[in-house]
Amino acid sequence: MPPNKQRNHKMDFKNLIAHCKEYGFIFPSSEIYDGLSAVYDYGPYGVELKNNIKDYWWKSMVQMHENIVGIDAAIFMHPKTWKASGHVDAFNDPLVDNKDSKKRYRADQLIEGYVEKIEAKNLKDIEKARARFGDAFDEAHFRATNDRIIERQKQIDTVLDRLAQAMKAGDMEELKAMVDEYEIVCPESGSRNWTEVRQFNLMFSTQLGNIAGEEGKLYLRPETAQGIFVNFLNVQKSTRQKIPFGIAQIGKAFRNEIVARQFIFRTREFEQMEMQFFIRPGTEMEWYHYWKEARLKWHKALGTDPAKLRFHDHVNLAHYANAAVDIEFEFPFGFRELEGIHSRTDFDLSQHQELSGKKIQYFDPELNESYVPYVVETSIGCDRMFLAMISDAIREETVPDAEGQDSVRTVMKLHPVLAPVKAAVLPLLKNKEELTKAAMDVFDKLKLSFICQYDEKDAIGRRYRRQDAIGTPYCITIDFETLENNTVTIRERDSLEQKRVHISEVKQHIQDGIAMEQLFV
RNA sequence: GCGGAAGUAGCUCAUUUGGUAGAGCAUCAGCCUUCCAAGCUGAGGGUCGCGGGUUCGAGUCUCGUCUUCCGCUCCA
Repeated sequence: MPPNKQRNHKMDFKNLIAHCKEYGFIFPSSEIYDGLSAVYDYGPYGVELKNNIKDYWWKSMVQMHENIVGIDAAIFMHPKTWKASGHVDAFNDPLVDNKDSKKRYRADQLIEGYVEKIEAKNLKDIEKARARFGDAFDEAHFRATNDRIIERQKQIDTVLDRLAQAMKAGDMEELKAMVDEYEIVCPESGSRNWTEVRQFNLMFSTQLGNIAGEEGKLYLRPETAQGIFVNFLNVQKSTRQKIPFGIAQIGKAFRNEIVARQFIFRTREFEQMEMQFFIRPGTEMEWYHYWKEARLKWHKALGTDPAKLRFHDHVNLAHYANAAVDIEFEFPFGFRELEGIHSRTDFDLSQHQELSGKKIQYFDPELNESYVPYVVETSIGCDRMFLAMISDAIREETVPDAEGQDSVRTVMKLHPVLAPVKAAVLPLLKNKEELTKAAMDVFDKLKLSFICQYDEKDAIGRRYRRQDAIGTPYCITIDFETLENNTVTIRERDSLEQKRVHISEVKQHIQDGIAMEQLFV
């Protein structure tokens, strides 16, 4: 690469992580005790950036939609919540690895697959018999009298019974014994070289004191959505919302991931920004597409490189969905899911209705009937959004130094709305009291409106670079001309251009640059 | 979980065949500085990830352990 050419270096992932730590964005958790795997703390600039992301999301949902309201439900919920949501069953898997193919399977599914094979043989015999006897064929009678089928059915019943008991008891050894006994092979490698069956519970459990037995067991929520669903009636009645309407929530969720990796991309404790939109059944595709486009627009408004954003349709749908799409972002390690938009049907509300015994329905005056609303969900990982913004913004640039020679600057080109520090106030020299005093005056005024920094240490160029490294969009410099006519220079982070403006206009200038309104037009 | 790499100052790294740790930047104090990093003087800061072993002697060799990073599957 020619040395004098302007260039943008994409920072590698390792450097990005180092930068996040060095400049107070993200620290490894409990570092003085050797760290805690895949847990991270947000530092002084990290928490500002994260709060700004949350603020943008919240305003775009709650403030910009008169039919979306927010809640903040607790992390602890009644244990039945997770029975209803399907998490107790779906998040509680007996897993077994095949040592040859390195593939991981659910042991119960392997055993069920074995049962299906036996049943397939029965069906084959039944079809043969049907062909032989024609219209006179009575399947029930055939099943009850044919020796081979009776024998196989007995076998099936035994296996299923054993499986049910083992699953109920959480007996992993029994499951392993079954896999061995029935000589179940890996569909991939065809081998029977299995590891032990181990139980992976994806939900964190804890206990509520002073309650005996099973009742005392609680889960930390694995998603915030259920806090919204169980409050559907409370919110709808107290705010008199009419369908369609939405409920938004930002909060922590916890999943005991088997492997947590890639910095803050996949962590066991994470923050979600979820909005559940309640609609009339039959209109779900219309709203699904509406939110799909609305959410992509939200991302693009931040000036994120459009080439790094794309949709990815789900082929295999989760148990609760009838349509699902991801918004993927190109992280330093490739395109990964950043946000999900799911058409959840009436699965969740119906489940809660059934398990709670409470009627969870909405009376639609236009149709003059009651129904369980359908739901379209938008769910974005806050930490993932943070990582997306950091990795999109950070770069190493070659810019001219004082002598016009090449020098490297590390700059975070965050959208000013998201920038942790909005402005830095810098006296040109620190050993001239007139300058430092004038600068302090400007700083004291600006700090009433924005997160600002005052810095007088080191040469002015170095101070600019320090602000570039944390993404501060504006640097206000107080020089000797300030003392004469009350003007200062405002240096813009991305263009490096300086404008001279009157002190009385500085606040408005910054205000215009960081205003969230610009993202909503 | 399996395979590969690595852990030395706040950061980036050095310490040649084992002889009880250094540099640059950063930090702090002072001097100097009229707009885009690296001016001068001085100071503080390290149980060389942790534990065991070999050795007169281990940052260096060996074993274990922990942590992190990079690949393989699901999720926000």
